[in-house]
Amino acid sequence: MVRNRFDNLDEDKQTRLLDCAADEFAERGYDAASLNKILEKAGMSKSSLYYYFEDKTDLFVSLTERSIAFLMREIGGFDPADLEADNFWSELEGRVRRALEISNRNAWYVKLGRMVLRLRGQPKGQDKTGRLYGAARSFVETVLLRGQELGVVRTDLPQSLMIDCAMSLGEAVDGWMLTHWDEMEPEERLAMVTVNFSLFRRLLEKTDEPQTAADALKNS
Amino acid sequence: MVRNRFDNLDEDKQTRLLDCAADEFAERGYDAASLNKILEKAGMSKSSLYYYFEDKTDLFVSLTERSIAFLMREIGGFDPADLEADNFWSELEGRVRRALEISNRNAWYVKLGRMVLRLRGQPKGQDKTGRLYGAARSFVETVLLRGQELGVVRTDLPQSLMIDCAMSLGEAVDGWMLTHWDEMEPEERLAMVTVNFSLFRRLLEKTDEPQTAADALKNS
DNA sequence: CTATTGTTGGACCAGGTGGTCCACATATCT
DNA sequence: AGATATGTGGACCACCTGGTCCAACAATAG
Repeated sequence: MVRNRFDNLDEDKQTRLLDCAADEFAERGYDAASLNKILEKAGMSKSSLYYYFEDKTDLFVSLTERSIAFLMREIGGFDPADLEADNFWSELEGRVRRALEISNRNAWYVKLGRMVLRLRGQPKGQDKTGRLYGAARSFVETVLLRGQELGVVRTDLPQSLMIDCAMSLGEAVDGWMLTHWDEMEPEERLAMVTVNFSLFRRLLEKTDEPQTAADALKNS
Repeated sequence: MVRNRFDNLDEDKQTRLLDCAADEFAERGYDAASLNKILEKAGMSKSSLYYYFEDKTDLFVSLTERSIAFLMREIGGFDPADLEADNFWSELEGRVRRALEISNRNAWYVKLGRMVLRLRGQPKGQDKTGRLYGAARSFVETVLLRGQELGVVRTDLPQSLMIDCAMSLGEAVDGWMLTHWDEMEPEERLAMVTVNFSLFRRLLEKTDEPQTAADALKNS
């Protein structure tokens, strides 16, 4: 983002642009998203866009960073190190629940998730989006590592596979929520958080079963 | 595919084209895949491609249909109705294992999975690819419905969500296998089938727990 | 009122996309 | 040999992409 030019723009125009961009990015993914379509929807001309942002990547990254910052502020921060064995899952679910409460007026938090999660699979190691996805990924990793430390997250899978699966599941759940968003009442959405969370738990929670076959292939 | 022209082409050229196309489609997804790159890699000119296929979609669909046909022939067919409660998971795993054994010389079976699975999320309701993805999806649905009939697959989720999650997990697992393909020995790959399969089982298997909260939202 | 700065519309660009066309080459058949 | 189908190289097309540029407009400072 170029300086703080964008901050000085009318708040209406700001949110209009950002909303349209979020829609497009969430729906089509970073690569396939079209700047021209965003501009058209937002009623802004290209020269303006490039007056406020350096390029497509900058728009995308600024958008996500703003969203995350806003979310974190509303949620009240989050440090995986604070999680303990007996509250690991419930704390996590609580955060997600609060995040969803915030975005109940508008689906943008879910869109945010979709935008970021979709970066996996985009082949280009596009510098900045790559780093953003890497950050999201290592955040997930940190949480899961903490869970393993506490003995509540399974340790029998290759780490990278477990993370891939977690994020992929996240993308699926996120996409489902987004496509069914308008069919649901706010309280239904909240109920779905519980449902969705149980899926993650099933996938990632440590069980008492042997799992010997899997243990042989822990690394890489 | 235009007539049977393509069948009359040198087998070498056939497989070269198909291989390159599979690589490109698996790596970048249908939309992002570039015909020009495929042509370049395969050393074929565009007019030839369009002599054998109607368009990009036709190439893609023909490729997947051929692959599926070949796979089914090698595997010896597969009818979900034959599955029974006591062999549901083991039969399924057996099929996957055999499929992987076939593709151990070359990753194309895994690539095939990736190609199809990746169609989810491609926004265009592109006629033919849409139908192909729809077919894959309803195949998954059929299997899962059979599992529910037998009481071994959970029934507490919205059907569409469960399918989304299953396919998404499939994509993740598939992608992981593909990126780690060369680091593994054939027998390691087979071992990973077991690991991966346990993931699906965890996610989809019916358990004895109550799950009341989830049951309230079964539909849509 | 002028000069400087901030802001925008829109023409324009190179490069890539899927797709078309046609002239030429190569086989096949009579 | 000639005529006829089968196949291919490559120029070309319209379209769309992210991105540049500049002239004109608005606002503010001196």
